[in-house]
Amino acid sequence: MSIRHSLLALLNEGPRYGYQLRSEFEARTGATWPLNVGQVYSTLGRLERDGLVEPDRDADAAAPEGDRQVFYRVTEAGRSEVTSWFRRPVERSAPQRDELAIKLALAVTVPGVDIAHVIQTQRTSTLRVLQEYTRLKSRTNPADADELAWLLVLDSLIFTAEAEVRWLDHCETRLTRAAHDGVPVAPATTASPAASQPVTVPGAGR
Amino acid sequence: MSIRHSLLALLNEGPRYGYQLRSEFEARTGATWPLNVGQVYSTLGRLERDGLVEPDRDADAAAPEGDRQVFYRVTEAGRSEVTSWFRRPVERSAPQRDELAIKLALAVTVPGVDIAHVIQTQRTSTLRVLQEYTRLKSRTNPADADELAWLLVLDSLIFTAEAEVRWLDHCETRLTRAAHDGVPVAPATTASPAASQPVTVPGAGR
DNA sequence: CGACACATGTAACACGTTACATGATTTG
DNA sequence: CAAATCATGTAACGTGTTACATGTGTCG
Repeated sequence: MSIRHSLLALLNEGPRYGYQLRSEFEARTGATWPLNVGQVYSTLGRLERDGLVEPDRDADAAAPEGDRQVFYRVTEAGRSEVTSWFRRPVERSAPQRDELAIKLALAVTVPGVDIAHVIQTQRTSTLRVLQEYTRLKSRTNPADADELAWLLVLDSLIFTAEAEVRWLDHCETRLTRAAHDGVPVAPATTASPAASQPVTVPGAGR
Repeated sequence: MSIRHSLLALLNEGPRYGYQLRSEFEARTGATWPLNVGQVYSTLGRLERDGLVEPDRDADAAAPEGDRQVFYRVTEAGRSEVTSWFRRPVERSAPQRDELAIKLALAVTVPGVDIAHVIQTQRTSTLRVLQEYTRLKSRTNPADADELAWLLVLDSLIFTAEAEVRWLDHCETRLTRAAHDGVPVAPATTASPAASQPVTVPGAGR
């Protein structure tokens, strides 16, 4: 859904063609989220289908001689959609599924998983990308508008990664404490029982 | 991709049927990420297609009389996939697209957007869900294994939301500084120029 | 009896991802 | 000339989301 809105926002600035949209998107978000050109075209198709953009023949004609470009412009409906997108906050009350959180949640309840190891591996990996982001950050120039955008995106990635590391530390200490208190967290490698209580899962009705 | 692995991990504990998998998934991740039952069945179908799980007639038979349940169990391939999933870190070097980061990146480069307002609206919204998470957290019981998992998930959401708020503050100050230094950030409401330089976007080749 | 939880499934659709096909233009 | 870049598009596939159809068991 974010690509759709991104393209719409870019088109809101003025007529653009597919390839150009990809360039502009990447100029603003850096190398972080490479955007496949093919997807730009299919997204444009969907936007046109939904009446948010339309081909712009005037712009096509205004382009130099051997023009192969197909320009698009936003419609009224498209313009209002962009406005409303910027006005409304990104909904975090039904957040994106976070694979790491899910993984840990399962790791602590499924037997036979070495949680400490999972946490440690993840932390190493996350710290590595964090380092990479810091390296990239030192090469940006905040005086340029596009670069400023890219810098903010980088900061976002950094803040997120740092929070992840902090959370991993937090999990570690909380699990240690729980183990100390004798909470049955992933009871070693018990040859899986369960298998024979089909009826209803206790604690399911929530 | 995370649902697929979650179901596989749950099945690794012992034979389960569709409806049960949904209950167990939600018992561990709380009300955060409700899982549509339909999706469990289609995911199970895909897992079976890929040879990671198979129907378990023994378990079906072991169930009480009027059994309508269809049990599945992991295959060898499935078991090794679970193991490898827990062993390898969640890849953050090509992170999920973050709608908020993209939105801000575009907001600072597209003219006519009130960035300060976007930031403020988002912060209010994020702070609200943060409050809700804190409220939920006070109702969990870390002595129960499932509840412990749910608690960790909640903490993850909280850490992420806090990082988001911090990032928003950070953006605010950085943008203020940039504006002070005269970087052309979203030049008010200039009646969109651009429109007529089709050739190549400057600063695109990265 | 009626409502509700349990249980399984299908169909349609959305978005995203990759690979492929096809050409024109630029540049070493 | 060859290779890279620009430019447009299509086809196939994957996951995820919702809505719908269908039926059983239980409980007030």
